[in-house]
Amino acid sequence: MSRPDPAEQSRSRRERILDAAFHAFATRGYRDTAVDDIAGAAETSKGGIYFHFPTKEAIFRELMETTADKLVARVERAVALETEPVARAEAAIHTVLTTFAGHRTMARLLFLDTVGAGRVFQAETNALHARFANLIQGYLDDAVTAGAIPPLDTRITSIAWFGAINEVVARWLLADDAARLEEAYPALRATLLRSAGVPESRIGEVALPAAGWSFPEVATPKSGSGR
Amino acid sequence: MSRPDPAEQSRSRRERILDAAFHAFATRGYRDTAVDDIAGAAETSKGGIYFHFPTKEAIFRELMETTADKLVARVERAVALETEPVARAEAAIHTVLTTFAGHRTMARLLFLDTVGAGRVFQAETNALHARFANLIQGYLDDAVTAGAIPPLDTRITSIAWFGAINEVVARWLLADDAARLEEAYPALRATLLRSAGVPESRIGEVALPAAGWSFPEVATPKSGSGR
Amino acid sequence: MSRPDPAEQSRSRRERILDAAFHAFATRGYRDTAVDDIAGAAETSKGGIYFHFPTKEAIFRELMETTADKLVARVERAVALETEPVARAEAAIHTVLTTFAGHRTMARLLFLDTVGAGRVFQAETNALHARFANLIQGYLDDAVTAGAIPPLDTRITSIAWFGAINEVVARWLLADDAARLEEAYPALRATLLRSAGVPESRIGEVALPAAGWSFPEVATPKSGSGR
Amino acid sequence: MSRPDPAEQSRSRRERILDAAFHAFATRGYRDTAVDDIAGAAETSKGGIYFHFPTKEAIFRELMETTADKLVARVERAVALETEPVARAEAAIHTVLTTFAGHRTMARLLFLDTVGAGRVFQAETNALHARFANLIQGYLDDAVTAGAIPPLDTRITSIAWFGAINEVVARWLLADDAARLEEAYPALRATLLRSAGVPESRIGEVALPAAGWSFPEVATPKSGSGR
DNA sequence: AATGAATGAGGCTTCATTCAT
DNA sequence: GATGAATGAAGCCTCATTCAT
Repeated sequence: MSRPDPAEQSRSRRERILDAAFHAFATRGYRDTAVDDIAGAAETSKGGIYFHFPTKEAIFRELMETTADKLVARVERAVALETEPVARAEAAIHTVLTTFAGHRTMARLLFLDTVGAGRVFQAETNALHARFANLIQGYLDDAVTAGAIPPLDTRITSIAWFGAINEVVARWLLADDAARLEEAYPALRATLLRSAGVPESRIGEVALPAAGWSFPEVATPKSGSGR
Repeated sequence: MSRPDPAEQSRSRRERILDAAFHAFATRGYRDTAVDDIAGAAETSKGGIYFHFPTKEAIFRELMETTADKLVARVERAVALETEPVARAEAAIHTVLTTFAGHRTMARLLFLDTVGAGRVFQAETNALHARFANLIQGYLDDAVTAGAIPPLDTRITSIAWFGAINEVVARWLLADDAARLEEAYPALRATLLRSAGVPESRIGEVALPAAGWSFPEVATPKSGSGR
Repeated sequence: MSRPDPAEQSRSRRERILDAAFHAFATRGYRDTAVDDIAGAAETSKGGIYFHFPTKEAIFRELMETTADKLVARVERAVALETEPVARAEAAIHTVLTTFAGHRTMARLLFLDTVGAGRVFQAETNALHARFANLIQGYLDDAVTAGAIPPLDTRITSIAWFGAINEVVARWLLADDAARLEEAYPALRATLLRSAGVPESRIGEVALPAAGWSFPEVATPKSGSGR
Repeated sequence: MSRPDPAEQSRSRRERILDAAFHAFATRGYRDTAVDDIAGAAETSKGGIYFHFPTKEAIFRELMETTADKLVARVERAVALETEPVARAEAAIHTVLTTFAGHRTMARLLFLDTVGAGRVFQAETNALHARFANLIQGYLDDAVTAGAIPPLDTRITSIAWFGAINEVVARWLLADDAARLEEAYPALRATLLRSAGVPESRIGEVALPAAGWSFPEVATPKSGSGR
């Protein structure tokens, strides 16, 4: 701990709190995480937390938002690299799975605890899920327009996709043996593409994204670094 | 204070408590439901509850089990009426959706609050989801064996199915406008069947189950049995 | 502690809490009294208190009201024994002073801490003072009507009376030597009567209330008894 | 961030803090005023305050003293302009009322919150009230000596006077309609003079102080001086 | 069987004060 | 002189659980 940069110092404490909260929420859930737990994990005091955040709820909310932002941005970036509709859909699925594969806690926070947090966050949760479903629906609509898949109820289909991905991730999260999540990718991809009417011939192709796709570090709230 | 309603009287206190707890948990979530709330709704006292149940947790656990039992039984009954593999799968999907459509609270308890209850129930939740996924996987395996669908990773597919159904139900639960859940059935059915490789020709058929399928009353937690 | 009467038992706990709170508030003030203090003094637990009262504030409010009620009732009873206007006024003054003389804490609660409780109670405090001032004003108005005193601004005069009595009591409360409060009676009586224009001849009379006036026990919230 | 307003700059930080604290205490009361509130209003930081004052309590104490000093000085100045005993008493009453009429906050601080501050300040409060009562008692003693009023218990009478004035001011403070406080002067004056035995003939005279009496600006806590 | 009063651990938040920079 | 981040002791309140009656 050499002379710490003052600017870095103040930013880092806030991040450290977010980090600790993120981990705690993802591990124990919102209600079962005491502010004291967060303080302890962040090596601060309770008061220290309340200097940076007005409320326990505010921490959770911020975490939900930034985490979702990150995932959405990542998906959109990956999708933008593809032009063909089905390939774009594949990119989306792959990105989500790969991202979560590297960040169990991120996944857990986003997809397991949102409901568990209680009705306080029901609106937020709802919005979050809707956001992802809409993202998917957009891709499906594009694919329909492009004639890559037959016309179908893209709303229900997108909800089903989200649910399917969500559940695969959730079961991976809850299974302690936890085979690599990526191993589920080919089957999940095939299932989803088929469900949208993608012709079997197209599904048969080797589907892993072209090399060069890398998902190095996810840099969740400051995780990458210390701790 | 003479003998109250004999009908009420006859349903044992224990069931009244389960009833009240069921409704409360499904409405407010596990953590946000106080034992006092349950006592009030069951027209008992806190002490009365603790005479019948050792713990708040025990109530929730029993509720989860019997509720799941009911749904599984119902699905199995409906499936048994069909012989053709794809029709059996359809029956399963339809039963779940129809059952939930008539019982928002049941759905909510099973699919929204299990996680919300916190890590205490993580094992139960896991088991519950696994149970349903296995049910589905069985049908899919049968269908593969029968040659009705091509060979595929039935494990992942069944998880995906469960997730898809779950999410459709969840979003219906959280939406207050709540179009009739059954309206989602045709699109969800098509999505799922397609995802399992059911030929488009088969999907196109009018798919609603034959008349006679009725799910009159679900008679919420009618425990009485166990323990 | 022989077998305690169950009915008495339940009532007594509530009273014991009120008692303890009364004493604590009067001694340390509202803000400086912790609920734990009250619990300790009442030989209960914090939870026990919250079973009987929804809030710390509610305890204070109830105390203020019943205490004021008691004093007002006592004054009215004493006044009713007299018919002549000036004698009625004297009775009022005498009653207040005598009552407080026997119950420092009662006085302190009513007249010292009401403001101290903070703005939460400003309305209550205001109402309390107004209530007493109105009581006095009524007697003064009667006296004017009866021709016992000249016409005067009874509103300001009644406020002044209340303030004067209040201050005399307060200074007695705060003085640790605390000569007997009753000793201040003759001078205060003369001051107040004069201020209302009562003829000097009338004031000169021996002013102590007729024998028979007794203020045995004030039975503040259950004080008289134990503790 | 160049040199801010030079005028503001010149009033030392210390005074700005006292100013802000004065206003805050008078508005919200001692306990409900956070040091942060003061810092914010004084455009300083919490640390800045603790450079100038050792304690929140110290700020309040200093404020009480200087405020009282000002009022006493003002009264003494006004009284010195009169020679006739009763006129001096009138001057005192009038000064207090006029001063407060122009400075609700000053009044509130001195007369409403002192007790509210809790037992910490009980001694200070006591001393403050005693100081004013003694001031009054001095004038009354003079009047007795001069034969302007009959011999009487000047101690009790002075306490009563202070209480009466205090209450009139307090009720004016708490009433939001707040008729001009000065309107209460004639009635209060008559009440108090009568209470001291001033002959009715003297009271009847037009009593408003001669022109020239002006109390322009009270220039709230202009400490600067001691510490 | 049932009641309801009591318990006490624990939760979230506030805030006067300290201190490194 | 000043800043603002950090501390930690309280404070109020909730609630699952126990227990005498």
